[in-house]
Amino acid sequence: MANITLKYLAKELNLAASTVSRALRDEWDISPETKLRVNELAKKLNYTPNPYAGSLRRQSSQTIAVVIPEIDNNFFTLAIKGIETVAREKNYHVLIYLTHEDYERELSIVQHFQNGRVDGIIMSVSVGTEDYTHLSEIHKSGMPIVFFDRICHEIETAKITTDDFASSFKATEHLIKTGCQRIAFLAMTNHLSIETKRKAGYLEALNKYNIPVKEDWILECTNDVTISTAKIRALLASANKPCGIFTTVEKLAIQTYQISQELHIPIPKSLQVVSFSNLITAPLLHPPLTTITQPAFEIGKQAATVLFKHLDKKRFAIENENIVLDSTLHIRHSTVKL
Amino acid sequence: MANITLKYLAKELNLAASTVSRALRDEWDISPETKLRVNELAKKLNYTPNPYAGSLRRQSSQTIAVVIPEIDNNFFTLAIKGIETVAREKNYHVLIYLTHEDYERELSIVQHFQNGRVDGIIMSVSVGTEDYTHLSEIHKSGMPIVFFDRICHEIETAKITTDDFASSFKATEHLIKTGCQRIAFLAMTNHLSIETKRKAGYLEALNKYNIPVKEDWILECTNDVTISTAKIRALLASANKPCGIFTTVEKLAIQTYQISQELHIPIPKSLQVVSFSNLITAPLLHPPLTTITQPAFEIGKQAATVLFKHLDKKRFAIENENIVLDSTLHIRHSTVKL
DNA sequence: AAAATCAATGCAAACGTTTCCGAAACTATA
DNA sequence: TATAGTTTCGGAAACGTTTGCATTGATTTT
Repeated sequence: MANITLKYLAKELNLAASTVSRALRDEWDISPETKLRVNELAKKLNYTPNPYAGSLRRQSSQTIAVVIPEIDNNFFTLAIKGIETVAREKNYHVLIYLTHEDYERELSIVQHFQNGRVDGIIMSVSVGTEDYTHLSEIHKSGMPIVFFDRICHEIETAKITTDDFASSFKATEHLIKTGCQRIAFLAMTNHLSIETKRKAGYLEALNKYNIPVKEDWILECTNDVTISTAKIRALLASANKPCGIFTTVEKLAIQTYQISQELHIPIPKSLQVVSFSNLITAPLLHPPLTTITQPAFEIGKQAATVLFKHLDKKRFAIENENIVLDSTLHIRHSTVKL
Repeated sequence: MANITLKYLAKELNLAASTVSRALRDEWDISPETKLRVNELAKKLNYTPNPYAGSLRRQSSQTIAVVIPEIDNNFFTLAIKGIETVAREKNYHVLIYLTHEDYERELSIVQHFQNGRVDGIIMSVSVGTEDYTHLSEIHKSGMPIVFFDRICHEIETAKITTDDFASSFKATEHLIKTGCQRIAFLAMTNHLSIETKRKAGYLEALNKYNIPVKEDWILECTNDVTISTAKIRALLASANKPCGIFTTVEKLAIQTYQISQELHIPIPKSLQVVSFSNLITAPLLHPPLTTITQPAFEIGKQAATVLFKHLDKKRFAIENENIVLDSTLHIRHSTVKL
């Protein structure tokens, strides 16, 4: 377990530990010859520095935390992939934490970051959190945070999102133009900023075409599958059901597919469906699902990039900026009748 | 950044650092009164110990590494979820590393574990690795490893797999029983033990029913999408094409769906498809895909559990055992003609 | 009453680095 | 030749814990 250390190298070479340390990090005040000697022995003995000793001394950990609500979801999964890509480039390590959309869990996770385990945080807040003080506190204490997708406006830092309002508008407008005016809106919660933006886009589209808003068709589903499926089932079984559904997360779209199968409601004939989603199988569904897909990988890359821009040069504070990337609307058969 | 430390607590309380440390960890030789005093101040000041100082002293990091080939894949994603669940219970942290199915990357990742950054490794080897010396070396050096799914037989440790042979046998037998005898087998590589087992199950089923093996129908696809789609396209466009396809990973199943759409080959009428997969949308595909689905979450949990059984009590060496969980065959319309 | 036991705490070293400061040994300058 | 300046290295402290051992005062034993 315990391996060969700097001290050992020093002893072998008849040098001081400090000299070896400097040689290894190629500092200027070490002669080329000893650098060579040191590096050769280090390579030969397969020396790798103890990360914790270094972290303790430097007060920096070379690791970042990614805090997300769930991981069995292509959006977050691709975001992680993007983050990991740039972290690896920078020789950083990435810790993963799952909140399971639960506030308590998020709280306890975030609070544990006060001790310097990570140099920075990339996160997407869970639907369960309505109070952001844990986030603002850790941020005030000097910990760099960047948010993506599920952002927290209250905190002055970088936030990576997509054009939620515009794409939601476009999606519901698309439904309207295909002849569907009775459109339901299914979201997970209404606390999250992205959810309110998406709803705003939806409402704006209805407004533009003078379609009255029907509050019964604006469903706030929870993370609990049984509850949300019950709500959806009730919606679709009602006498005066909508002819279009706009879903804010892919999970809900999948559920409406299942329920419409169960209730024998043909899509798109009797019900059109559009959803935010990063499903690779969207084109292969029955019928192919029209989606608003977010550039998840790019989002992750961006988030990591702005974080590292700060970590590389501490004097560059993270700006309070909104970086917004474009989603794209993929029109498929779930919204166009043949 | 730098926060309130143990020393500071000690000074505030007029105690020695050692006393505070012991009080915090509730050791027996500290009086209840001072324990109370210490804990109260600690809570009031929101003290959390510096993880790196502790790790350095204890020579243990409270973190494990998960090394997997890819993350945009429900199998691995659920496995991570399982691992994270038990890690969180144990107050451990989990680092994620992606090999992208690339040997060089895996090598460099694994080699960096020689310095004690993690207390243990849970991994699934990439298709690109045919040489296992980096793994056996790190293992010989005393680092606990447990493998899951893509295991490495050469190393004497715990390996979590599923009943690959049996379920592959069952799947191809299912194809045969539905009247399809001309069955192709698509895998990613033939180095991995699971791939050879799955192939063996396939072959055994053919053998049982006296179906001659056609080598042209045993495709070794790579991780490169363009190459594998080309191979599949060639297979399906050939004059004497198979009527059934058994796919070893879901990615290949998705590709055959895409190609069969492209070539207008109706599933299951002209081509039946079965695949290992953890797609949640498998039942919603067109047509619903019959899958062998592995208990990915459970696999992750198991892997973490046996690892922690060792980490909790170092004297319990990890046994050289094969833990095999059952996959289940979900028969759907991609293999049954209506 | 002296000795031995015990409970509660303090001291200091150690974990393996990094970094400030200064010490040689040389070289160039006056 | 004395001085200043370079180059190259070593000493030692520091990062924040944990832990073996010593210490103290109190309590019990003989």
